Amino acid sequence: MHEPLLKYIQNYSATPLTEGDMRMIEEACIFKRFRKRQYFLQEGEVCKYLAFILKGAMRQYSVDEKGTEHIVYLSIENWWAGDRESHTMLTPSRYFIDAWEETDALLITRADSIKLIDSIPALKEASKKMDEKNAFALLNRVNANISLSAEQRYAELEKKYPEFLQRFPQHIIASYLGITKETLSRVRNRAVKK
Amino acid sequence: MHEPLLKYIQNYSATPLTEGDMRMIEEACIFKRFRKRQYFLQEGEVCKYLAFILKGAMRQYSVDEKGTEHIVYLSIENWWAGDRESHTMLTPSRYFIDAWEETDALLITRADSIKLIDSIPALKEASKKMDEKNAFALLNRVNANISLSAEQRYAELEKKYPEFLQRFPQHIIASYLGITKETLSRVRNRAVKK
DNA sequence: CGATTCTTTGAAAACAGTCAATCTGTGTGG
DNA sequence: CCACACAGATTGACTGTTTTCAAAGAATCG
Repeated sequence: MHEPLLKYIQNYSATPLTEGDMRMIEEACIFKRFRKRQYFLQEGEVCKYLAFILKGAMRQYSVDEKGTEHIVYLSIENWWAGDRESHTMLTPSRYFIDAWEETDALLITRADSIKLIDSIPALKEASKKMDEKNAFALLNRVNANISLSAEQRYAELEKKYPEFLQRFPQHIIASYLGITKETLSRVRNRAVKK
Repeated sequence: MHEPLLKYIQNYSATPLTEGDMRMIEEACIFKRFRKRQYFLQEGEVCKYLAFILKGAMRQYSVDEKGTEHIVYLSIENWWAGDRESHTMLTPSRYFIDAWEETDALLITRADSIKLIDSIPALKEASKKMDEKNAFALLNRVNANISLSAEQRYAELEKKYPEFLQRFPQHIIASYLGITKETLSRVRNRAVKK
């Protein structure tokens, strides 16, 4: 059950994991199955766990005064879900995270992840790389948001994360891009005609 | 000359810096003065250094096909400048970074920062916290970009980084917010009338 | 003072959002 | 197997916001 996570860590690290490392990691992981639309985190809560997704898909979003959802993050198999700011700073989150599909995940508490990262060099390395990658992706997204048109942003997403387009309906993708579902529909129709 | 950087590190770390630590840090730092509009990094180059700003202000921006600049980052005293992705991955940057004002900075190479972070626990801690803070701020900005109107984004910037409004002209602020200078001018006039 | 940079304003055009209606496909229960 | 409900996608007409372009007004600096 834990193999995907172990593989994932190995993938990000030059140092191999020892048998002991693996056992420690397995012991810290809590398996949890989420039903469709079940919340992993609600606004105002502290994000106690980070979730490594084994199967399924989750979305992280804020909700504005009008009740509109704005999706900041989409995660599928072999990705993490969780509000890192809330999880690290122990502050109440401004986001909701829920399962878009039925989702199996491994949950890890902050205390355990600190402990593991401190005692497993391979994990320390992997964790650092993941954080870096995450930050790079975020700056990229900021740049896309301020410099590209809706059409260009969609094209970029299509190239960068084609899985998302298979996996999530268009109104979710639209929200991720910061536009309405109607605008996305029109953008796509225009693109087809070219 | 290095005090601001040492203070900055102490500020982010519970562990105190030893005399030896400080000497190592000072030795790794290269002082450089940038004239107004002088480039620290140009598109296509690898970002060899990170810069800690002692005095002055820098901006990081991409340039689109039309030649329009889109500002992804503004840095002033006691902030860092540099394209972290390029610096870490040694890949060509898609950004320009230049000095908006005459700027004094301490430059550190990737090799030196790795060496220092590995050998100075206080710095390792500080560096981790800085990276986290940076990532949190970026997700926030993504959320603001997809969920807030131009007016709300300006209000948020005003509250969060009031120094910026003193320091940079409006067309720079507008670009940072992802709008045109004309729109920002009108947004501000409307806000005053309330 | 003159030059440059920055800010504001106006009018038109492009773009995106809203609301309501329709269309499509999927899956459920009778 | 059909009828129906439901979620998703599309379309049209309308509204509102933002951009664009051009011009003119401040402000700043040598």
